[in-house]
Amino acid sequence: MPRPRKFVERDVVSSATEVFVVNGLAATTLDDLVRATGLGKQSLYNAFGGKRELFLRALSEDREEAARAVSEALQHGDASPLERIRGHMLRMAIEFSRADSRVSLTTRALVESTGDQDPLAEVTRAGIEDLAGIYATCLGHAQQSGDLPADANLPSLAMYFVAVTRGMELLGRAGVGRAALTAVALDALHVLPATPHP
Amino acid sequence: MPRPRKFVERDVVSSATEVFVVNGLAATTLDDLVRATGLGKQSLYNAFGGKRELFLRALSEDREEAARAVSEALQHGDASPLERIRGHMLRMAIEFSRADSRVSLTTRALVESTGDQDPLAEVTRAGIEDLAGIYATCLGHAQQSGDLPADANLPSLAMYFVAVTRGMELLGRAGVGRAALTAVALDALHVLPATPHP
DNA sequence: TATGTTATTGACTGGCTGGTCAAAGACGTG
DNA sequence: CACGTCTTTGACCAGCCAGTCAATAACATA
Repeated sequence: MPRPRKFVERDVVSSATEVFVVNGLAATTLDDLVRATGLGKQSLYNAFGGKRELFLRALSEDREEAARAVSEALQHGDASPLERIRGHMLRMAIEFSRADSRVSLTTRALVESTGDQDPLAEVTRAGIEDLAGIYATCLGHAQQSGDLPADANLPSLAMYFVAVTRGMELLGRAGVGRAALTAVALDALHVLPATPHP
Repeated sequence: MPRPRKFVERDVVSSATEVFVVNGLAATTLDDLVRATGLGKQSLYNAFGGKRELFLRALSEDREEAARAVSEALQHGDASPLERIRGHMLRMAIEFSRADSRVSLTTRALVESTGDQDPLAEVTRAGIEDLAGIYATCLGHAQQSGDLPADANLPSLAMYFVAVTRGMELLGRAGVGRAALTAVALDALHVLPATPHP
């Protein structure tokens, strides 16, 4: 019976994400969002609740997608777990060194969050844990197949990779080029035992 | 002959820095700055030129001080160069895991900068280069004393440490605790040859 | 085709934004 | 003690901000 919506929520969030990724939360105006999404102000409010809420929504989807992407990269393919991590790090180096590279919404949220109980901070924390978990799983597989010593500290190593990728992201944004970032990634991989290379 | 200023520039910049570190550039209002510095709006304009310019000034000083601090940590003391890096990384882990830890102005500027020719981005880039240079110098000393292989890629390793510290900073802001961050630092140090430990 | 329900539209608002202006004030010099 | 210079002060402004409201439109059902 009710009047149906003209828009698809996912598309709106995705348009909003683009704006947020470029401008961040504080510097994005409601008008920017209206323009980017094509919706009227009121419709945005009805559907999402406000600028911050919409950002939160965008952040959640972004983090889910990021997790999915990393998970994909580390779990599939016929390479060994360690080789998959290696490949992933090298791909990240290329990705982050793209000239128009922007910082992820997660990193943005971290920086723009105010205080620890800020929902932004909480979602971000969860995102970090997620990522670390994915790395840990992959490293666990490496351990099972004997590529990683049995006494390796999985959670710590996993968090280490999260840290390195976050750092590479920032460096890429700072204009560090592809070669340099790739070298960083290769250095970072030295904490892992060398994998026999085909 | 002219009327003398009532304030000391350095103090004003330092007060402004505190505000910027907490709120970032976009979310800080001129009024915040007026309140924090005690100056009137017009005085701020006379002396610095505007919000963005003041931020830029704060950023420059912040980055100089950061460079000085790292430089201090990596060049002095009777420990070997590699041990100094080790100590520095562990101190960073503790620093970044403080509950009220905030992200540095440099990182903030990186995230809030718009485009590559933004002065914010340029200063930040210079800051990164500085830091990397300091690490490289220290690593060079390690190389000279034979603690690091002669074929080690100094610039790359240096940039690697910058990346890791940046990542640790973000993780600390995300609430990763002291123990976890210390473990990350120790993992990161595994790219260096083990130093004989007294 | 009438109705109930929700979506959309566009005008509106009060407060805040960064930034400016003109007048008054403070000082060292001559 | 008067003058020139720079600083300070506080009032001022136009534009923009997030968010609201009331009126209108679109649909599914009955």
